[in-house]
Amino acid sequence: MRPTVHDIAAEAGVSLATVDRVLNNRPGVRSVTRERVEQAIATLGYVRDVAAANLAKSRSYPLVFILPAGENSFMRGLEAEVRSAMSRSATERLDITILSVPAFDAPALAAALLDARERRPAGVAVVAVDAPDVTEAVKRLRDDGIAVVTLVSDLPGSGRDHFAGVDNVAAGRTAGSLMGRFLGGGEGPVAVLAGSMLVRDHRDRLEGFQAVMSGDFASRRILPVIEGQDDPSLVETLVDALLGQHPDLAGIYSLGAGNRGLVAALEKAGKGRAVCTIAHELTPHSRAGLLSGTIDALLNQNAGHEVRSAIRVLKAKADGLPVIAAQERIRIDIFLKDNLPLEQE
Amino acid sequence: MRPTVHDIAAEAGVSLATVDRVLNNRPGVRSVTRERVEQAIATLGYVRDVAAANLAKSRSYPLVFILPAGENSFMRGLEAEVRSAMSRSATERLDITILSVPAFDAPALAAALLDARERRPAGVAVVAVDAPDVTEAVKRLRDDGIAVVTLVSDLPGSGRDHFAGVDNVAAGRTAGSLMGRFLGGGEGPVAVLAGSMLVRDHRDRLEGFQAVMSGDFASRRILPVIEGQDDPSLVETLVDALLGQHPDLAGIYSLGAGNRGLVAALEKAGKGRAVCTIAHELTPHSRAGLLSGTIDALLNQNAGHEVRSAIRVLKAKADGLPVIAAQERIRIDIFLKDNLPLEQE
DNA sequence: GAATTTTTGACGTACGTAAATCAGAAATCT
DNA sequence: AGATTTCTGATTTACGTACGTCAAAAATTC
Repeated sequence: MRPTVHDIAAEAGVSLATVDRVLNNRPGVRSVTRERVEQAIATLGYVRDVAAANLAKSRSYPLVFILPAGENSFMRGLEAEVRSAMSRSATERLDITILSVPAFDAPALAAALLDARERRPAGVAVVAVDAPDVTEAVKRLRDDGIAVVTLVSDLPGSGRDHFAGVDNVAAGRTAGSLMGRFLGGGEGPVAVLAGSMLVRDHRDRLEGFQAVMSGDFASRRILPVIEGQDDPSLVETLVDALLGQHPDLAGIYSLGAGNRGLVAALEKAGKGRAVCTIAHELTPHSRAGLLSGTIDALLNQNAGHEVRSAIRVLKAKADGLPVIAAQERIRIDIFLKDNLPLEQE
Repeated sequence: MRPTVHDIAAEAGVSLATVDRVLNNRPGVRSVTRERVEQAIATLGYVRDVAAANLAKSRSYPLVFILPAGENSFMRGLEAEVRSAMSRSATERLDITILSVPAFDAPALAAALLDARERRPAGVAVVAVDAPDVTEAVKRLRDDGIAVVTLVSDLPGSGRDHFAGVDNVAAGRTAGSLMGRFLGGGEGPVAVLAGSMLVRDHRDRLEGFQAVMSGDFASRRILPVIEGQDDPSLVETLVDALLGQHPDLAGIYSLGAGNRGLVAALEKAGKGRAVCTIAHELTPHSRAGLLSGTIDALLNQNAGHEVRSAIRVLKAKADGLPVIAAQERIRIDIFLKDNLPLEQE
């Protein structure tokens, strides 16, 4: 049987109250006594029963998630994951509020952060837009002792506690490697399609992609970046024009959202197979594109993992516990049509 | 405040005991009363507090893991994951025993299964070898009401409750797609290196690989399968011979273990870059091969996910609860040198 | 050595559920 | 109607920890 506080009390020859004081770092224990108790904990190999502890504490963690509004399938999937976490709030003692703000809108995001602050939560998770007033708002939250985790897109220099998302430079590099190898030795330029250079994740992906292309596949010409605002219809218009201008286009790297428009434009022009297309995020549209052969490879960040990691980190920070960085690292998934997970996941 | 059993009792106008009988499917409740209680549960939105329930039950799950012995890095990593789960046994109420058997040895495995049976565990997880006496042993475990999960390599037809591993046919297909695309239009044959055709996972990978190669890249010649018994030194000898026999070799698909020998042979022959190499499982050796450029792509199954999934399923089966299949699906990771996770993970 | 402060012990209640016991009520059978 | 079986209620104890109160003991200061 595993040892309990009672066993420690017996082993150390002290009372339960003293054991409790030591375990929870409460004052009023002489250092010699404290050491005796710690010795007993060590020899018995006592591990606190978290379930019982939480039950006794009946602690709860009020958290706020700030997510961009709009049709972006990835973001809606992210929201679904947050709601799924809310449904588990019973067992995990969470009390989650979701705030919705327009995408790429720094003032609105800053306002939402201050709104979140008013609610005095234990922590806030936010999909960041890289702007000074957002950075400032995050700092004010931290000054109030509220833990802040950036989600999907980071905000370095804001003093956020943690970033729950993938290494986007590495993602861009991976896209570059795949593009270069898939294209082989042929001719024709490669286009890059982003959402907006206002968000850090898109800038990082671009940086990684360009680094690999100019390093390992230097002969390949890269066209200037196109910004589609993650809007399917705008993306479609832009890609229509692109295909018209560059009939010899060899590849497209879509590092943002709005892939529905991209797939539509390519298929309309009959170029689904001819152009090597690498995109981000597994959504119903990008899945269809991959299965039809229009998209050749998909890089993905698992929204569920990110949300769960953000919650774990916020809870840990709220309790003043350390975060195991390695455990919270989010992987970059690569999907081809052959290793696509089934729909219902 | 979230509702408790007391609230339900009050709402339904019954006693705590009756609520408990309904919640735990115990007999002794008239169907009309049962319905009243269920109605109250629904209207109040009651969710059982698992922490408190487990605390009260002080239930524990004795499980047995049967793993192959030997130097195979992936299997050692798998064992490390099981041990890490054991260290969490405190909080998850697990009581895990590990049995070790020689690799690819069906009689030894069957004996180990019967040994496990003697221990009367709630469940057994086993890395299966596909042989009649193993199938038979699994059936006997099931007849005794012991849940059985196959791990990494499946055993269809044995009546096992679940398979915790990747879709190895899809993994083979993915390897085929990557191989075909990376090679482009050049000449030269492709070799396939397996561990043993006695295990299902290797057979499945081969099937998937051959299907894609003969379908999408039909002009490419595939050499007969080489069996290296997952043994680095044997693999090295075999690959030495292979490279001698086929100076124009374009690619190698290594679908088993022993990649240390493969990398050594390729680098010795100065063919690290020239031969497109796709292998399985991220280990210290395969990681080094990927970083040096000798291995071009790595397919991986996350041992930690598999072990945790196996445990979840065994617990659920032991409690007679349903398993959410989608949640237990293990993904096939693709790693290039650009998206390799850091060492410490 | 008396007064003061600090440390420790003893004890109780709470968290939400499980599970057992015993007694009484209701339904079913003969 | 009486006997039997089946349901239901009331109550208690337990799981392992948190946390508070109060009093006693020990250490420290003067």
